[in-house]
Amino acid sequence: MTEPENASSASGGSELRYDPIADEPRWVEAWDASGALRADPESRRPAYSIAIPPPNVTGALHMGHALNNSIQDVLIRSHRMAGFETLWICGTDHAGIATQAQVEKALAREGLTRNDLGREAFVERVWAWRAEYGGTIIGQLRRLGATLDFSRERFTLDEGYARAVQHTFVDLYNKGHVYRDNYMVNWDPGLGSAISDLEVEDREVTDALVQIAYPLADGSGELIVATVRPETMLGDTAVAVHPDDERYRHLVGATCILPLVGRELPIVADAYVKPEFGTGALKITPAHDPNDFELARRHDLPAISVIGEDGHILAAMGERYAGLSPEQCAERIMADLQAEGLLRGTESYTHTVPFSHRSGRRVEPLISLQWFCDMKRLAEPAMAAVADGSVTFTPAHWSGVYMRWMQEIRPWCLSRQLWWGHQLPVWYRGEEVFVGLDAPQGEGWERDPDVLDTWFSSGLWPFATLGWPEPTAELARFYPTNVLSTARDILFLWVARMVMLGIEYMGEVPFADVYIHSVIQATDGRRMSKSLGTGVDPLELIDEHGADALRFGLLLMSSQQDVRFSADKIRQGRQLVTKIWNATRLVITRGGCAGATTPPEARTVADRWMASRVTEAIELGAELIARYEFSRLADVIYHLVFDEFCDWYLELLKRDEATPEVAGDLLEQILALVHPMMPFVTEACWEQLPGADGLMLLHAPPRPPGARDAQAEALANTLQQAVTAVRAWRSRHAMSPRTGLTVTLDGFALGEFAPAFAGLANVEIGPVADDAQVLALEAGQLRIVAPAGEVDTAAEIARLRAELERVERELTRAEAMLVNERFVARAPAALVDAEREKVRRFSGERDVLAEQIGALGT
RNA sequence: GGGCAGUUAGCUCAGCGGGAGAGCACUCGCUUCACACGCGAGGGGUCACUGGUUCGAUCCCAGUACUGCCCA
Repeated sequence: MTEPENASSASGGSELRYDPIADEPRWVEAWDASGALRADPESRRPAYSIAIPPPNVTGALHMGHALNNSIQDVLIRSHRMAGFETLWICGTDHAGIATQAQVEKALAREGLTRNDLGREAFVERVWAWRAEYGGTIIGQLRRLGATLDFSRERFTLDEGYARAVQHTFVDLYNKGHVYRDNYMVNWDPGLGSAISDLEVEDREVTDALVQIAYPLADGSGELIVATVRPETMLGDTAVAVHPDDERYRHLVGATCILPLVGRELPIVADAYVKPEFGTGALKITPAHDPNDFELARRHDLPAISVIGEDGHILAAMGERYAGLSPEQCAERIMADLQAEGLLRGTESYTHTVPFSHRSGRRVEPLISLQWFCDMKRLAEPAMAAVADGSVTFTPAHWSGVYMRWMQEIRPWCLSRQLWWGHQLPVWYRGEEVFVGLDAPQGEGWERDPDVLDTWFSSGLWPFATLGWPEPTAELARFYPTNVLSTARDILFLWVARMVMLGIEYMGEVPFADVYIHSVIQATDGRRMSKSLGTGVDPLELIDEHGADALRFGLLLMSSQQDVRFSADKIRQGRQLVTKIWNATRLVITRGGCAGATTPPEARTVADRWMASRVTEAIELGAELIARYEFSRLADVIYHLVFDEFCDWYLELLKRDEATPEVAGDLLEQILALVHPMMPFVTEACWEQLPGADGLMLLHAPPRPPGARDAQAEALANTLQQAVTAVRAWRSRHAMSPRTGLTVTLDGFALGEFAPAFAGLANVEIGPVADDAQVLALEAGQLRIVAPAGEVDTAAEIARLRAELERVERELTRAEAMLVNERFVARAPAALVDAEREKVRRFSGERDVLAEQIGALGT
């Protein structure tokens, strides 16, 4: 373990502000060099582990990463300090589509396509790209202060990891979950690949709904169908009507003729058809519509493909249409129908249409031979794990979202027509199919060119990163992980699949807790968007305010729901950094030091009060971390530092009402409490404090510096009331804080705080004449005498009248409650008593106020 | 179309059955020997709307309106 040698001048003790830009990098180095980030599976301490949601290797740090990794770092640091053997699993995801697209874009600038290079050269090119740029985001996480175990960085295409992926695929195949089938997939014509349901987004589109006449085969008339995709009629294999539809009942079982093609189509009855849509007669194109596909399976209808994987009309459709784009084909078909007199009308129709989340192109549903995984059986135990509490969600309502999706789970299309990724461990020879870890023996086998959906490999992340399927020490020690922290948008893509695969292969859920954090939206309330320019770059915020300020601000603004980005909160973090820095300077100047033990009798009431407050904050802080309430943790810390430690305790220390050794100890505990959230400035302060030993990173958890002390807290409350009352009085009279006053305290139990009161309020305590002004407070009365001419009687009367009004309002309210017999009879007795007490107190205050107003008015 | 969140001070958000909170912004005062990224004192809200439950509703229930998200 090493400690940085000298504080840079930027953070030297005499500076008024901490300089994060100059100082933060050396702490990143120091933490790394300490060796504490590297988890030791042999240690005897209890384990605490988190698997980072692996960022895309192509990615750059965005606001979601910044928040999520701040959260995880708070958890990891607090558990590390508390004596756990912590492992924060580090790594990146190969992100098949995103990465391949990035490299293809670079190739395009050279006028090349991936096909020009060929598969092998292209994949080499991607690896080269990864070697050059793949470390970017990990470096950015370091800047954030994330104490990942960088020594165990994994990549989802690493050799060992790839072996785990292949192993899983082969095993699922052998168990019968993975199969190959001709099935309707979401074809992305931009990408030239199938994509999963989860990569599709529906958008509203206005299309023309055209009505086309299909002549009945017996010549007795025609059936009019409505469609937004006339080009797919070439692949129609039936017309369907609703079984209860009186208009068409007599036609069920008859046939009609497909215009332009001449094929005879059966007319079938199916409850899927909505009688009120269009004409109530639906053309059925099983090869290009998921609903038609299902209907065709029910009625045993053939499927005829019209559009190919290149997005164009297939040659089999005949010369007139082959090779056209769907749009061109639709136009030509409309013209041809017009020529034959079969068009029966057109209307505008708005409906939702699938688009590819990846390429932005309209998804072409088509039938394709792909590899699928049947999820039903894997989902059963994954649902049970949530139902029996083995996995819990925070906030809790996400478990409902998870359950609903699991209940309606559908087969997962695993194959992607890409080159970058885990190539399927599948070989074909004629009709033969071989699935195995190694290529089959014999001649003539050809490997399936497709790769696996990236999320298939990500699903193994919590255990494949630990060396699975080898029985490693890491796996034994750190699986299952303790918590997964993530945004909600990958709940299905990733979280659900990790649970399923974790149970399947490890026999245990991959994490006990799932914490779903806020999405930080742009200030317009929508998702931050690069194209709209509403994104905010967390790295720029680090440059401007420092990583501590960013971390604190993000945690403070986070919530149980989505929140809008607030630059103010980052600034608040910055101010807290400065405050802690300056508080440390003061404590040092006053002789405070770390590790000092002060005998209890040497402690002043101020010491006991502040120790009590710090103890409460430490206890509350631990609870809040356990409950994942980071926003409240930030709030508690902010108020402890500003409103209690600095505004009152340090002011008392300056007046020798507190003990320097105690101040040093209290500061040490506060730094330890704050460290997980603001690691940099706490290290820098800790380093300055005389007696400090080692890194704050390795410090013990904050130790409650004293017992809760109700008496000291009550005294401090009285002190604050009295001081605030005098300050407010001065302010009302437009009097300088320096103007001396003489004050008599009646009924105030200030105890040892009496001299502190005189100092903080800048008054002399002494006897005053009968005509002094009187301030009635909860804790007692203050009688004040000011130098002649300084008193603003009118202002004081105005204030007293307002106060009187308020007290009378409260009094009326309390009295009204007590007059209500049902309240007295049914409300808890303690509450009724409290109202009686209020009546007593408020009437007393009212009388005093009335008397004061009378006295001033004369 | 179904579901889930949300609507509280000018802004961003906490709170959640018994006297409305924070930060920022705003007003006034302060070069107080740690800090002007500071200190002190203030102003500001029919807690979306309509009903219901209750002795009592910002909080629970139902409905309405609007906003966002998810799934079809």
